[in-house]
Amino acid sequence: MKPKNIRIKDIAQLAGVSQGTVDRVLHKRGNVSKLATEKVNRVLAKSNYKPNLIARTLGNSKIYTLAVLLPDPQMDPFWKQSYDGMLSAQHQLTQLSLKIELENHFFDLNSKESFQKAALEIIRTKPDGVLVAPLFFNTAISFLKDLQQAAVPFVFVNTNIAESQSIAFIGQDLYKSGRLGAQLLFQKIQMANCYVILHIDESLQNAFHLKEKERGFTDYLTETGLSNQSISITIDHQPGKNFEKAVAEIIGSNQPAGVLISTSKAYQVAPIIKSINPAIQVVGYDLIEANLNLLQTGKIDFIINQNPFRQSRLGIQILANHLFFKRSFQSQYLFPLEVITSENAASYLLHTGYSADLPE
Amino acid sequence: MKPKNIRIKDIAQLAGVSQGTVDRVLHKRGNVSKLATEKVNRVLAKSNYKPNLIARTLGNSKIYTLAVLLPDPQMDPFWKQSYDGMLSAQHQLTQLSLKIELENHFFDLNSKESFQKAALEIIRTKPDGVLVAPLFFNTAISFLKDLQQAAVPFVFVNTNIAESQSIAFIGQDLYKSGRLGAQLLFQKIQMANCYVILHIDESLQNAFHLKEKERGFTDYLTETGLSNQSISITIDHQPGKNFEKAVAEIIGSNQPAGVLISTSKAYQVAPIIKSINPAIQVVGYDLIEANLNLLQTGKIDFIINQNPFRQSRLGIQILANHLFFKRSFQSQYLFPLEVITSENAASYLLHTGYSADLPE
DNA sequence: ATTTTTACTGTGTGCGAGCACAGTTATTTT
DNA sequence: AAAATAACTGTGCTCGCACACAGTAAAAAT
Repeated sequence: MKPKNIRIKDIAQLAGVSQGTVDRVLHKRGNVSKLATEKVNRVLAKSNYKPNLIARTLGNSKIYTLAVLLPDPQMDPFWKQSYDGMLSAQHQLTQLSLKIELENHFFDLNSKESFQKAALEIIRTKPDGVLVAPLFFNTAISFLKDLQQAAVPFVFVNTNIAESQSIAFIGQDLYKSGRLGAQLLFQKIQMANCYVILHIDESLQNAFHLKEKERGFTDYLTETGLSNQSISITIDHQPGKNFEKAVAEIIGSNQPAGVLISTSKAYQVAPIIKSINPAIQVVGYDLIEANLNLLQTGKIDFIINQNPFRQSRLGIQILANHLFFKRSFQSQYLFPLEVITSENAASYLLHTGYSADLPE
Repeated sequence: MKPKNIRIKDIAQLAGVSQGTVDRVLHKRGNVSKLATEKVNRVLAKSNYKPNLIARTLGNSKIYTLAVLLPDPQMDPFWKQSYDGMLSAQHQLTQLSLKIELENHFFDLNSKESFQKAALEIIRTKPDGVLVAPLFFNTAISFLKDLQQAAVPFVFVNTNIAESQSIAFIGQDLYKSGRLGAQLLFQKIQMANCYVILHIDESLQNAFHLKEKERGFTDYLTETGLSNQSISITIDHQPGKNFEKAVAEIIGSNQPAGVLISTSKAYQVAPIIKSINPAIQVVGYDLIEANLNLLQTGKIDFIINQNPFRQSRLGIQILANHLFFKRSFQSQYLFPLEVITSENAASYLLHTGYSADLPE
């Protein structure tokens, strides 16, 4: 009647060996005779044994150190949210008496060198796991090779590097994100002359990000046939040049029906765009405060949210599961493309903090 | 150096009593002298003791029975998703060797009597906890009183009954949902003569739901001043009457710029509406397959998603936490108002299954 | 033939909390 | 004053797994 769980003890009994032997077989520790191995495996095969993960962690009071290779949260509110998600995961694990230590290795978003430096730092400290936003492809590659050599498990957030054996990637489908951006721009105005996708302060490191989003953006245009022109513009803050003026000129000269800003920096251009022509649709990324304010005042029409909080929380949780429970999961977690308007923004702000995703 | 966790053992030592005594104080089991109680409490006060939840559950191999009072998943795809969320929670708990049994008590959405009957059934079986969608206010009230009498903890999903001492409510802010619906309708067409909020097959049990959404809907209209008329229409499937024809007549005679369907039944009317005039905006609720198909073909413009899967999964998790870990949480979990378009729908479908929210 | 090595196997303890039960006082009853 | 009861306190076992260590048997070396 009772669906009693089968334990190592039971398997030992059924196989006619000791618990120690079963344990050795299960963990492939060797030093087991062929005969015994076979007996155990036979029982194992038809018993559907599932280790009790709770019991497993009880004895393990080890404090795992997880290195975090992330853009400096102080420098960018988006990455601040990301980091907060990690702290949230840590908090929850602590509640369960599972101790992890987060070892911060922050780098400068605009400096490949600082990424490199932080990465070397991590190799030196030999953490038990690494959560990394591998924004600089080339630099990341060799770092990841080192990690793999040292058998340190790592998880990607935000950016994937398919060539590496990460235990998981957590992020969004950028192509679809670009398509969604285009679709949202088309809500108010349908047929139009020209639409713009605007990249701000993005030199090379995010090249792949931008290209994917752009591809989605233009594909949507082409498929729907709603516009005959999409323009991709990159604009940077340059010393000696007036950024606002530069933006105004570009928008003024192109007169687009809508602008998709490919990063979280919509707040830097939305007021300028709307002051030129309030009818120009503006869609940006990420629910950071500056964007949120403009969303409420109508200077931004839609925000596509990545939920960095949940993404990186999940990242830590996956690593923790890997280490504490020796569980592994699907390797790709594509987050929903969240559409935020002035009317549902508040509901997303409430939402971030409350839950703890344990991957299954 | 090591942030070693403080254990019952340590407290016992510090207080100069045995572990048993500390345990009795912690659990208020009585049979402790005033002196000992005080000694323990003194140590407890400054030691910030947090029980090890993992160790706690290890010894407890009890299988908790959770009763589920829900509309029959077979009869409604929305509630199917809800039920799947519960199964997902159960699955995850099983992985951790925490056993719960879901005792299904399904009722007919349209029958107060079946709700009543299922509720009585639950009282009889005396479960360890109850997850309930209390759609019928009056009938629920007395049932909930009985539960409280029997000290059975219960959680609400979808609908809240603030008068009852549930350990949690999980749902959405309906007022804001109505506002959002109105906002989405206004994306394409701004100023317009008339907007309609349409209730299908909703007699009385959902009165509160509908009223709240309607209130949000009309408030948004008034505030923005974008329309001078919002019409609330209720339409039912009546034997002997042609439903499609009735819908067509109503839409045809009112010629609204947009229609918000207040339930998940948008699929029943969207094709009719669009065939009358494709320019009429249609916004519906819930990511069920029928709606999804119409979203892809442009017969529905936006869907507002409630994520019943995650809602009810969280509900089970809260109950499990309550029972296994004796943890309690905030009592209200308002879910984000998810905006779904044809371009981001797929990303939401991927998303449902992968994560396990453990409330904090 | 005895020792050493290798190959294997079983026992035992700890992890932290919960609870049953035995054990020890103090208080009341006879 | 002895016995009975009540009031309290401490010990010890359990949960399931992991790992250390002790122990045994067979094979190899001396």
